[in-house]
Amino acid sequence: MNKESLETIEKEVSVFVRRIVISEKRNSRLERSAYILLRQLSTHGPAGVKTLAEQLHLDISTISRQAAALENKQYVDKVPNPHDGRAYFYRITELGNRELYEAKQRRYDRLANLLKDWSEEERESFGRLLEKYNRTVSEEKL
Amino acid sequence: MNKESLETIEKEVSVFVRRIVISEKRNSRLERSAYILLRQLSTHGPAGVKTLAEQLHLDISTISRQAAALENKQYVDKVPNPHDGRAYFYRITELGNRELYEAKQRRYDRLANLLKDWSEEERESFGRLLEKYNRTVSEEKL
DNA sequence: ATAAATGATTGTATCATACAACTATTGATT
DNA sequence: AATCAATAGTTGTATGATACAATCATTTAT
Repeated sequence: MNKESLETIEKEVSVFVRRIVISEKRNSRLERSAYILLRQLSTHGPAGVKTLAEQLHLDISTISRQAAALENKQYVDKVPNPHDGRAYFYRITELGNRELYEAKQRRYDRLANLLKDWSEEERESFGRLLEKYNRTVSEEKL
Repeated sequence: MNKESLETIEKEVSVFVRRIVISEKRNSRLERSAYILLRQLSTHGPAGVKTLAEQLHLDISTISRQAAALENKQYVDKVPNPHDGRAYFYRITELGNRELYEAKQRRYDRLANLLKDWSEEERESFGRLLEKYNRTVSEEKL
């Protein structure tokens, strides 16, 4: 395996992640953690704290707090689980969906602007390779 | 511009960043912020708080604290600026360089493992597209 | 010489996260 | 049915990351 590619990737990934995180912070009304959680609920449907913690590789206390914050903002509803008196599902609300949608649009706009000089082939490759990386990580033992 | 690519990229970037951040947290003896700062000093040479803050798009108080923490660990030296009684340069130490090197190796190893089933072309493409993205962001007004 | 600007540090506050402790409910065992 | 063990979630506590504001000493401008 060509060590040079690895070094390039590592180096560029470091910069890339940094840039994304900074960009999200600056351009979002929705906090990073909120976006991630709302997105998860929107994509995968209602879920409890434990499940969400597993899906997002976070501690349940973290999810509990994040979900409570979102509930306060009425971005999610906390619905009792009819089969288990201890448990709840968090479900994204209409308002939550709206916030998520707007956050996404802002992200698309920014991406569109940044990638406007890329060829369609490059954009597609980028998406595909990112997807491939993410799939690889998903399949590994975390 | 094809909206679908944008959506794919946005989605995959979200997952990607999350995965990288989690992975770094789990596999590093060096904290994320420490790695970034050490890397910057290693690559660009000694610099003061203000310069580092600009380079890393962070507040000077943040850099001041991070640098002080690294100084405590003896990963960096704090050298008075001979031309300005207010200012200092932070310079990476031999120990700092060693820690950075080891952190990098760990990252290379992890990457090598994750990308072992990729073609060399894919790896190269990935690095190139990431680099291209980073360059685009660098050239934009942040 | 005085005032303004600047480099860095520190105070304070917010956000993100994890480990530990606790409570109420459920599941397993007797 | 009763008791014990496991579990879902919340809360306490602590650490790390970050930014805005305040402060101090030094440099620069007037």
